[in-house]
Amino acid sequence: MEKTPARLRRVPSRLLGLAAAQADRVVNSGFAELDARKWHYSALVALHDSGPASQAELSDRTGIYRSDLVAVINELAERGLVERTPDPDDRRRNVISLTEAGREQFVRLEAALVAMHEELLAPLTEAEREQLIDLLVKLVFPQ
Amino acid sequence: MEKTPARLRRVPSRLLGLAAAQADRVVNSGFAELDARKWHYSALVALHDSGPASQAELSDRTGIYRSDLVAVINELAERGLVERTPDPDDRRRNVISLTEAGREQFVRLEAALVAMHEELLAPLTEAEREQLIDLLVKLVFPQ
DNA sequence: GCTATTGCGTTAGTGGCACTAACGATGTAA
DNA sequence: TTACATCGTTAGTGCCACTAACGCAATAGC
Repeated sequence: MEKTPARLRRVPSRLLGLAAAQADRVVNSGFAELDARKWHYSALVALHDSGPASQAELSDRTGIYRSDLVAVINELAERGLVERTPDPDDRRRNVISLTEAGREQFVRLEAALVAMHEELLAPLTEAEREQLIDLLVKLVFPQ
Repeated sequence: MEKTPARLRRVPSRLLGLAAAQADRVVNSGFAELDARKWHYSALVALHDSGPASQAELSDRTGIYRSDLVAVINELAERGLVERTPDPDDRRRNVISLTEAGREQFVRLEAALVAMHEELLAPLTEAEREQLIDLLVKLVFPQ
């Protein structure tokens, strides 16, 4: 990409794709060291900050599709980080709740993520990082 | 994603992923109407702005992997937008060059892309768009 | 001139992510 | 009770970034 035409270098959609790929590389490899991936983190955050939930509600909280969430919960349950128990009040539902191990893993992932962002955002100053986040929030969650 | 925990909403790597997905949706569907996809655009820009090139050099200019470029050139050639001719000076190489139809398609894609970005970046002011682009450039092409 | 290395285009395949379709089972409303 | 909606689940699609390995052609070192 050395000789990339100048025109191409400032195409916003392309920049977003490249930046996201870069972020994915950092985050995937960082989480992999902790036997996790980013969806695990999303689910653990949602459970930690808003308490136990059905899979449907967890999907709503995290933006992970119901269909993909099945595998995520499977993986988290295998590792003993969450528990999947049938909801007695509604037999269609599972209640997903954090275990103690899950809470510990959450703390580890949170710390790892801070380090990863330090690496990812290294070219930006603190003020620029805030700016970028604000702009992205505006873009992704408009209004 | 209504009840997404506040903590999750400002994770930079996540925001970049969401923004890129949003951009991909807009750009894929927009280019699809012109029987193209974003890689076609990248290749056409590179050929238009820097002239004919081998596939290897085109890969370098666009950031598209050599292996993926094969299909892109196939698709462009099928549509009569580029020509793939053996390089007489180096029989390992193909020289890829724009056809007249390719130049016309490039103009169409360029115009379509402007409209797509208008849609994608609608929540941002002109100044904010410039800011975002500058920050992403800094992030993606540091130094 | 021969050989080893490097570069070329190509094929095949991987894994993550976003997303759709359809299913059986269970709940809720008309 | 019949119709409809929701739940978790399975399967599958398409794009993207990336890797591995191939045969062939060119080049560099001896």
